[in-house]
Formats: sequence, structure tokens, C-alpha cells
Amino acid sequence: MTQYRSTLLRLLDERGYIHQLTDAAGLDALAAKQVVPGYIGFDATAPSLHVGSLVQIMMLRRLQQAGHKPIVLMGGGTTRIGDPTGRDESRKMLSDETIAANIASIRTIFSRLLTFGDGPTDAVMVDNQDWLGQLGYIRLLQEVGTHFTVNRMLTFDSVRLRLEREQPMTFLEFNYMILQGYDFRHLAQTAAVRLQMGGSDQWGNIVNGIELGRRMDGTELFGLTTPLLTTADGAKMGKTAAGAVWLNEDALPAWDFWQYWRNCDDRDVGKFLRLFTDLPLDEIRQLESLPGSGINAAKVVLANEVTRLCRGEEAAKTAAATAEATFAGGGIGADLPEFTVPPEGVTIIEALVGIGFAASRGEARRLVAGGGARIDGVAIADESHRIPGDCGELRISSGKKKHGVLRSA
RNA sequence: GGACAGGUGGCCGAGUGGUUAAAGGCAGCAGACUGUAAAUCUGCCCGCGCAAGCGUACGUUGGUUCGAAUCCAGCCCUGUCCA
Repeated sequence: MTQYRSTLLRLLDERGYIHQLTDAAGLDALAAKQVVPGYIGFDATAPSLHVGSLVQIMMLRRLQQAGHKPIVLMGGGTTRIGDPTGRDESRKMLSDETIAANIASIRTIFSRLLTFGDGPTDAVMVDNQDWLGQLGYIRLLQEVGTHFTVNRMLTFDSVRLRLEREQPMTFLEFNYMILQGYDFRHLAQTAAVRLQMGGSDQWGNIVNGIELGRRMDGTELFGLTTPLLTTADGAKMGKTAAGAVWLNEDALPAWDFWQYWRNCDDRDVGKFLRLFTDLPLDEIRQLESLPGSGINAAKVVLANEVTRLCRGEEAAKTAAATAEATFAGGGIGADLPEFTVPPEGVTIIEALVGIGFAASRGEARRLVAGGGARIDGVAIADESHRIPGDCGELRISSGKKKHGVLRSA
């Protein structure tokens, strides 16, 4: 392992953020002697980012912790085109209003994890629509287009894979890499940015920007990518049964967010603690080496810490208390979803659908038939089982992990 | 614009006139075992219905037929080659 002199690279290295680095020695020297403004680009395709982006967000946080300046680049302009990287299909076009609303909503997560302001190491958020939108087509072709050869563009994975899989790639998408390269160069010119970071799939795009900066202005730029984060069983991070694990509270309740981390694979605990929490490394080493089922304690710490960072102290405490009451005590916690039983009562099927544990009556029926439905911990095998309107407070469960509360009106 | 190939359930992928709500795999849900883990085994996996059954569904619109995902025609979309 390389010995870095700069706080920045040491921090990123020891916590597992570094996959590829364009010029390790150069960046190390630069980061050791001055404040390095660095940026990461984010898409504005949805009103919230999900945990797949959390590594990048945390990396900006580390950048700031190490005394540098994080810049959040919102792809207001590039989202209008659609990043073809890793996709087989073109992205739907989004309206300007949707993109603006998405950016506003995404901003909330950054304000939790970064300190924004006007100071030298304060974070700032920029939108590439501001400059890409100004760019005339002819001017773009003249200034930027001359630095790209189609020969080289065709060799990029994002393009090549599409061609190989015989999936269409429109000219619009083909231009994405040019615009992303231009972003880097633009920020280098206007904000003294020297570093772009991103996921490993962004390597090609980042390198393009570095090349462009060198050719157009002769500036030396650096690129750093994170390893592709997969869970120990090989799946991409951030997807679960219910869908993506969103970072915003209104897209995913804190309780479910907490549960996501609490339920992670044993083998991922240490890695996640390093990447997604600020806990000191020796404490992490201790936690991840807990033997056998003791690892569960580490998972609770992980869930608490990540929820605290992304959702706030309160949310983390409530979620932890709910987990304690629900799983350890067999009782009912404050965060559990609720369903109000009307005075005339409901069947178990209606209750399961009502609280959202089953998407349809058929699904609820199958759940009951399979023995997965419980009321107060007792399996209910009879699908015509009724919950009376004056039931008071009951605990309803689907399987061992999903619990909710039935309350009389 | 021309020739050829193709468009099947969340994804991949069989299926070329009835026995097809559509093989198989992946993903997912539940049960057993556990530690709210992994692996493994078992069941489930379009909607409504207790059920018999009904309704929708194989790009789209029409047609042939007692009967179509399967045959025919138009249209839309995609790929490959040609212009």
C-alpha cells in the first residue's frame, strides 16, 4: 500500500474509497500543500439520490474533513441528455420543471453531510445547466469537438457495450461524454477545481475531462474513482425488495432506512462502517471482529451512525428504539407503520393490504396460506380471520422482519 | 428509401394454431434452520374470487379461424447490411 503524505489521500485510502487514481504522486503533493477544490457530478433524474450515491457523497464529506473544498455538481444540463454509462436503454426525457424540483429535493441530503457557505473550504453546489445551457452548438463543436476523435469515443465502454449488445445509442447520448468532459474543464477555469471524483464507471468520462483541460488550457487535472460497491453477495448496492434505498426522508421512512443497514451482510459491516460513518478506525476494527452473532452489535452501530448522518439524531434514536422494542421485546415501537381498524373490523387479508405488507389481496392470501402472517406473534392460518373494531393495539407481522401496528379507530 | 432479422410476464429466455396465465433461469416473498446474517432445502410468485370460475396479458391496430403469443395485413420501434 502506498504511503501518502497528504491527509486527504491517507484518509481516503485507509477508509477504502480509492479504486483508480490518475496521478497519485501528483495529487498527493498538491493536496499536501494547498486547498484542492474537487467535485463529483450527480444526476437529477429522481427527487432523491439512493444509497448507491452515498459513497460519492461521503467522499465529498471526507474531502471537506481533510481541509479541501467540495463542489457538488448537479447535472441539470446533462440530465437532459441522459448518461448512457452502464445502461442498455435510453433514458426518458425529463421536463425542466421536474429537473429543477429534483435538484431542490436532492439538495437536502447534501446539506446534512456537507457544510455549505462562502469560506475557502465550504461546500458549494453548482448546476451544469448554467453553462451548458449557454453553449451554442457551433461553438461547442469548434471549441470542444475538435479535441475528441470519434475513433476514441467509440472505444469507450459506455459506447462499446451498447454496440456489442445491439442496443441503440442515439447521437444525443453519444454526446454525453463530451459535455461531461467540458464540465470538468469549465469548473477548472471558473472555480479552480483540480480534482474530479466518481464511481469506477465514470473513469472514462473523468479522463476525458482531464484530457480536455490539458488540451484547451494546459492545466493539470486529477481524477479519482471509487470501487464499484456491491454487497457481499454480489448485488449492486441500494436495491431491495421495495425498490431503491432512498436517502431522502420523504422517499423512504427512517425506520426502513435504519433496517436496511441493520440487515446488511456480515461481511459488509466493516467496509460500510469505514465508508459510511465517521467512527475512528480502531473502533471499527474492534466492531467488525466481534465473533459470531456479536456482529449484530456492530450492525446496530452501523445503522445508528448512518441514519444519524443522513436523517438526523432524532430519526436514528427513534429507529433504534423501535428496533429494540419490536425485535428484542416483541412489542411495538414508535416507527412501525400503522393501520387503523374501522369500527366494523377487518379481515386479516384487508389488514395486510391496508398496512402495505401485500400489494394485492391475492398476495396477502398467499402470505397467510404460506404461514407468514402473524398477529401478536401468533401465526394466522385462516384467511377469513377477523380483527374486531375494538381490537385496541395489535402487532401484525409479515415474516420475521416486517412488523406493523393495528389500532382501533 | 430497399433487403433481412427481431419486439413474450420485474429482467433474461423458451414457445410457431387448441392440453399456454405461457417451460426454464435470475430477482422477489414466505416457511424450516439461524443471529432481524450468509449458505441450504421447501412452498409461492398477473388481478378479482372460499371455490368452480371470471377478467386482463405475449409492440400496436385490424383480419383469418369454432379457437391465435403462434397464421395474414397495415402501423410503430430496434438491429444488421445496402442506398
